[in-house]
Amino acid sequence: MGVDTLREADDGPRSKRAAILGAAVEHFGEVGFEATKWSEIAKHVGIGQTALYHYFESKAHCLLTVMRIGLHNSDEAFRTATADAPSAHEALRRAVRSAYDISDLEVRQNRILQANIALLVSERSSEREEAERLACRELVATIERNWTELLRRGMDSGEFARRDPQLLARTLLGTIVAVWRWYRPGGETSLDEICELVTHCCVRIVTP
Amino acid sequence: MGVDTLREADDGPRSKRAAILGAAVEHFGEVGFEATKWSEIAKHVGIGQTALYHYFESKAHCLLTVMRIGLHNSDEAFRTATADAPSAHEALRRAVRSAYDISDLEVRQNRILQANIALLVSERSSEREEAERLACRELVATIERNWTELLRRGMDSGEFARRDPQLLARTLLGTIVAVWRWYRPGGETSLDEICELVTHCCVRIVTP
DNA sequence: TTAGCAAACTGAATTCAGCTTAGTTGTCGG
DNA sequence: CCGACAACTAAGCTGAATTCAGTTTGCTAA
Repeated sequence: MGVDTLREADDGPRSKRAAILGAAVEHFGEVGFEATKWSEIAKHVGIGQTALYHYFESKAHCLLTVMRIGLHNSDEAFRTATADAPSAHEALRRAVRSAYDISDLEVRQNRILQANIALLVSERSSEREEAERLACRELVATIERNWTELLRRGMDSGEFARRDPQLLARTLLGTIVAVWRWYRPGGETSLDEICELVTHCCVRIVTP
Repeated sequence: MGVDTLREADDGPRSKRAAILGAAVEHFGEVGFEATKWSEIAKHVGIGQTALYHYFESKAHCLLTVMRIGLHNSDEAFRTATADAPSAHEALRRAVRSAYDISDLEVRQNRILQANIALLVSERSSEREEAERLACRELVATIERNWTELLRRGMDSGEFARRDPQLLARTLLGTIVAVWRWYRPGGETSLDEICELVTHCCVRIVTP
């Protein structure tokens, strides 16, 4: 998965939008949103600082766009992975796998998402920022619903122990995404190891 | 637990340090670190903006101090709770309980901690900030060790299934603290409910 | 070929929150 | 009463984000 994953429908052939988003993922992911200078991203892409405002209303607008794309990918990955699982149990395993079967770029996106999730809480003053924020919230809600439904199906079929499905979904999701706070590609722990353990944890939690 | 919990050893009788920390917890916790104006905190405490610099080297120094105190409390709470547990199993239950048996002030502190944990990764240029950062890192490591040791003891006694104790500790901790990203006092879900579910999850995960 | 036009871009100026400086007030032990 | 030091302030500095007032580039249609 390269930077072209970040190209979206409505940008022309000369557009540097995708390149900006790529640089943003790199910088925001490595040094953090606040610590990266907006002008650094411009330099990295090879344009003047103010050209950024041709594509994004603000630095925060860019961040929210990165977050929205990341959330969208997660949602898609979940759907594809669980689409025709033979059982709720298998769907759960595939869902967890889909969360960790990702590129380094997506790892950074997830790290950015976790680090800045609080940004989604309160209203933004600018219109385009607010639009992205609401899109993000909608996607977060959708992802939570995906998991809630997966759990509910398992409970209805008797595969999973009965529990408040929404609260349980939040807890499992929390367990899965908490990893992005400390995981680094090339570090001591591999994603495979993590995936194996987290899968085990999720299965143990829901099994009656 | 009031603001006086934030009073530390070496501040005089007229000191507004604790008051500043209290206001900081409130503001950083409610609207976020970046979104709160440093001057707002001064106004809230009833001093001029520049008086803040008598107590803290910077806004970030204040944040790091808040984080350090929060981490210290968590560490203490864990130790007190698990001190003379009759079994690893019971220690685990008490440890989880201690994580959720906290005041609203501490809930905010935990939220702040989770939202700004990335701040602990990279070196700070100022000396006092760096000192607080290192203290925070040390406390994070200590807390992780506490949990790792708890798990290891349980594995050694045969109460818990054998697993990489450190990775498992991180995972359990992740599950426990992920809550602070969405929990709000007075919201739909109570801390008691959460505590009950998370305890259940942790127990299920470690049980052989 | 070229006029027109929109996307892409720029340098200079502005804003504003965090921070610095230089100096003032208040309290307390000796 | 006085020196010392904690507590504080007004005025000004700094730098990163943003706005402004344009300029360049490349495509399309006459």
